[in-house]
Amino acid sequence: MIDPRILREDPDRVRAAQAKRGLSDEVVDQALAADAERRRAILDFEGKRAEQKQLGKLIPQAQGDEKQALLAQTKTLAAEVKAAEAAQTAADEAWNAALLSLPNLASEETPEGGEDDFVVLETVGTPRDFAAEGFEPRDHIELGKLLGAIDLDRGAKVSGSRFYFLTGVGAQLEFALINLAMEQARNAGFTQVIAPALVRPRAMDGTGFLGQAADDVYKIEGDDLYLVGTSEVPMAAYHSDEILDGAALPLRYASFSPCFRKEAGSHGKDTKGIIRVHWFDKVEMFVYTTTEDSYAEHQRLLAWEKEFLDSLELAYRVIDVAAGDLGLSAIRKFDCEAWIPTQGKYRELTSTSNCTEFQTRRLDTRARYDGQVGPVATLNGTLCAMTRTIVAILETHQQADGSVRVPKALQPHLGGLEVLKPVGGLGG
RNA sequence: GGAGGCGUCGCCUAGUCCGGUCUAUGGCGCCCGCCUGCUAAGCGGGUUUGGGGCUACAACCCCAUCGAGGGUUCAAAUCCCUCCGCCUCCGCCA
Repeated sequence: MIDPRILREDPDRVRAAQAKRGLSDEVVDQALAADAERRRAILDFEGKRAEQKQLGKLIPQAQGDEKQALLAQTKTLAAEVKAAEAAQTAADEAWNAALLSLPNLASEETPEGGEDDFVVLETVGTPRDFAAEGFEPRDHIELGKLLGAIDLDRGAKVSGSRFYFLTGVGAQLEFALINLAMEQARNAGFTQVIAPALVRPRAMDGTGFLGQAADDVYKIEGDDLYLVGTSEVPMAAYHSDEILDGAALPLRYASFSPCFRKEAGSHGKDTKGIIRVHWFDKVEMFVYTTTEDSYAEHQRLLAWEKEFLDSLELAYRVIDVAAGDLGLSAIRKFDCEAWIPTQGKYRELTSTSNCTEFQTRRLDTRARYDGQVGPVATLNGTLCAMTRTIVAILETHQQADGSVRVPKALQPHLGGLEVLKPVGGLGG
């Protein structure tokens, strides 16, 4: 939810923001009308309610006819109060609905336009030239099979399409990545968290995922619970209904959780392998800080993401995502896209968003600054999404014989293993 | 899953049976002031959050807020219903 004051005092700014995302500004006028009606209704209700309270105080002392008269009077007033309250509630709901439907106001620096209008900020490392090395790179599906690391057939058998088993070195690789990511996070001062992957509607809605992204969310039948698509969801709701100590900010969390995505609307895209799956595990950075500090913190999150990719010796680029592709909550988003050799493309591995006060206003998280209660900003950033990172590592560091070189930083977490070697037989 | 208990303005707590003088008691902590070489003690005052009015986004006034939401009533912390959370015991389980 955006700051209601901006909507009231500078509606043109909101109209411009809607345009930048390619959305209608109709809702702005609806919101302003609802606000005017809401204030009128509040005035009406509160006036009547105050009168009712005054009269009510006289009743216990009154006697006989006087008392009967008062009772009759307050009885009609009570009905009016009830009606006025209903009107106020309705106006309030209209105002809230309008406010909740507005996405966050994209940053001035965010490029205008849709999915293809991103700006490349930086390219790091050089994609390997397999032609020059004299061999055709294998894709991660083939490598996963050779190494006994990824079992897609059995994933499909047991759970359906877009599922997999990580086996042997594949499973070890995930544990190693988790440990490496958590180690980096801990050294940077993050608090490590293992978060619940099932949440109530409040958490899902508060983070903006029941809006335009609702189709992508799994709902548990028979219970009022959702499977999270990222631990951003439980971590944003972690401090809901709390007033934090402003002096303790920033609060930095590195949260591990499985992530579940229906991938509705992506039929036909990335149908093979583990690039796009219904479930994967992820270590996510999540930060609570002040709005003023959020812009600098966003850069820090990006820097930590790059540090992690650097440690895996991957080639990647950083893009500034365009306004139309931001999602409800973010004002700005940077994606780090790693080079995937067999696709000849950069693919998103990590993503960091500055959500400013959008989520905390919905989830009622604030902080006390020198005695004053004020807003808090949230940011999130991927430290390591297991499946895509495994794809990038296998494809990038593969060797002609089908083995895969282990990046230095990862070796201590794999018991010193320097090369993943093809296994015979069992893989199937 | 079954049975029972509980949820009060940072923390603890009075009030809930028998609805109205509860503008919610007291203590601790915290803040301001007084006093005192300093500190401590003592004394006085203040201390939930959200919204509205008026405005300088001050002061002030008003409304809501006793886990949440409904209901009964002229009137609800107090009575009724639903939900949420916590605790104890039993069952089951990792």
